[in-house]
Amino acid sequence: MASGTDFFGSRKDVIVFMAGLEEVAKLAKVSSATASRALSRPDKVALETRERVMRAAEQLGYQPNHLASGLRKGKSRTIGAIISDILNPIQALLAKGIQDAAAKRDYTVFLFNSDEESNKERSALESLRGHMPQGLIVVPTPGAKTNLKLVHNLPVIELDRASGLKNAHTVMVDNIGGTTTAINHLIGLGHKRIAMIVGDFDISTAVERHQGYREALEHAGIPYREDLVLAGFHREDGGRSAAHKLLSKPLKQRPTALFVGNNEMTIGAVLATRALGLSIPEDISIVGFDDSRWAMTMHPALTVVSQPAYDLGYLACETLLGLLDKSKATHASSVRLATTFIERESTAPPRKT
Amino acid sequence: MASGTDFFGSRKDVIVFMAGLEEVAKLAKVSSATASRALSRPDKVALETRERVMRAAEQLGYQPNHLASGLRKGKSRTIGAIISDILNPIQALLAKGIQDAAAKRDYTVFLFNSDEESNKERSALESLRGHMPQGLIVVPTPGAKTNLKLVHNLPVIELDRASGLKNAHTVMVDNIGGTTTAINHLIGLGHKRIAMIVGDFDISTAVERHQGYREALEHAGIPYREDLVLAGFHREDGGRSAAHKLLSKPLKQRPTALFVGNNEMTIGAVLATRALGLSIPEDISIVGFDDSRWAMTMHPALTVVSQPAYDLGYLACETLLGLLDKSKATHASSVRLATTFIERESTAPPRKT
DNA sequence: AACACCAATGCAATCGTTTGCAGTTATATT
DNA sequence: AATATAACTGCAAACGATTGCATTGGTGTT
Repeated sequence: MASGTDFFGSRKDVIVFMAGLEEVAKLAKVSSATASRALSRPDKVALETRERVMRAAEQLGYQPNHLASGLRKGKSRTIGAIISDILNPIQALLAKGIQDAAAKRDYTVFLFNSDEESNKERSALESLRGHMPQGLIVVPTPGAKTNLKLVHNLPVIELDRASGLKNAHTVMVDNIGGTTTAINHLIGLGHKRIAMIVGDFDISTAVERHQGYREALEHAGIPYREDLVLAGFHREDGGRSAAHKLLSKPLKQRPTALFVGNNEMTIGAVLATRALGLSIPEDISIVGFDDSRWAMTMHPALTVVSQPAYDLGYLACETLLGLLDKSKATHASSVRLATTFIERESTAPPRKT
Repeated sequence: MASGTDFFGSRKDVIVFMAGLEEVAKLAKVSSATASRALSRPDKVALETRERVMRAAEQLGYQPNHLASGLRKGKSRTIGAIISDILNPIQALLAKGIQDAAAKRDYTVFLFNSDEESNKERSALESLRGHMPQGLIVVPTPGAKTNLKLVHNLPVIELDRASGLKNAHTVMVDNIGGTTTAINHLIGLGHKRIAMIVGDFDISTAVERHQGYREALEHAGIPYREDLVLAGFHREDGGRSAAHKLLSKPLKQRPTALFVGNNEMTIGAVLATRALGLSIPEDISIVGFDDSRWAMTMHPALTVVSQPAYDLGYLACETLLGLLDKSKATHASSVRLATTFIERESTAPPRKT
């Protein structure tokens, strides 16, 4: 503005140059202190000055450096999130919920995958630490109880399952309730031999779902039979071989209904069923835990217990950010969201024999 | 504070306290400068001193503060990644590839979703900027060409598709080759009326796949018919209605084979086919672009053109990090990975009439 | 007119690391 | 033995934004 061909004259330069607060201040003819205040505490600076600064900032395309302000303020405006497997649609939904909630409050999230391995979880935590996140959301692996000591001074929300750490904030679904609804549905159809494929008992969801199964049976006066409960280790293969074993029993002992503890195992179980030439639901009724695109569109469409995964992630993040505001140490909170039972075509009364 | 029963209890303090380099230095009886060198440029410091420092660091659980070192060095050791939709399994694979490659080189990634919306991409870029990422990997939306100006000074890799920006580094698959293989397969089976459901032409993958389709037909001497090419807008619904329209034609004009431009639209197309009571592959052969869990396990299993999505993401990240090392401005590189044609059960010769 | 008060601004220290420079020794060279 | 050379180490200044404190000048009160 002074001369015709001033330093920033050619326009492009203005853009290429990464303007800092100092430059903005110079252009607005104030100190960097005032420039800072003009942008982040408007009430502390005269209206006219503020506008001058804002115009300068705009003009230079100023963007505050979060590293610098984070360092100075001790607040990075980032949080960490460790999910177990981004390839699992449920977990992807969790991640999305987390990110959306964070974005709404202007936080940025560092997302990691643990792949269900404790040591990956550990190294994720190590990477994370240095970036000074203000909080952490984690879908804990079995090793979380020790791993989380690495970040003991950080507010943590446990998502989807509990590590067993006392004093932890948790956001989970009502696994027991969801499961009993499913089992009751099967019982209501007349099933007596209801099998279950469970996950690992070192993951809380598996034990809760198993407990729901057991309770529902007992409540209906149906004896719990160990031979009808097989481990599927959370993965497709496990589900397949467990189902294969279950469905290869002689007809009189073969279960007429099957409840499967998560989505991956359910895929395996369905595939095993098809491979054995059994038809769903005529020969065997199947209910899975977790809904998915696949469950909706497979034939016959699968009856499932559905989790509000997006909401779960969103809520976990909101809870965490809420914690950060009020520095008052809120004591451990534990949120449970309800599941939804979706009846489709994979369940029917048992075949009369 | 004052009283004996201090709030933090006794022992915990040692741990709760976030040790900085200063403390480490003090404990090792050296200056913080030496401590810093001992940890990050071991050759610059005497063996004995170094060990003393490392022991001190270990003992205090020292973790360098990336905000501070990033600020000082001008290198944050982070990169940004914007994918279009984390819920799409292909994109989730991209994300995973990116993260794994980044982790291997000790970079951390800020992951964002654009949901295919240009303005979300824009705000992701705005959030990102302040965190001083050293590079960016982006699955560009149609608005990327302008949005990316926000970060013009940042090395950028365009992944999966090209924004049209010249001088851009791109990592994509051979869409044309993948498509022609698929179409040739159908032609080889004897199909003449081959339809295609395409995406939006403002996304480069859609135009390339369409081009591949067209070229393959021409090469075989089959005339290109506009009425056999419908837009599906990349989503399930679009695929469903396009397929519905195509398959409702009178038998003589109805296509005997259908090529669908991406995974989402393929789901819609298959559902529409089922709804019309047509059977695959007897009434209609279908080939989809993108493999997925769903495509593998649906019945009949879907024949697809499969992309190496994980490798794509991994490679994009390696390329980016490579760029960062050699500050020499490498000129635009363009990598194309091959697709794989997977023949399953959804294609067969056309029905004799 | 004298005083208190408040709004607006700038100065300079600070956050935790890194690094150029200079100072101190010990080792090698002639 | 004198000096060049190298190996360590510490001092202090950065990086960019924020903020306690001091300064200035204006307004209001009595």
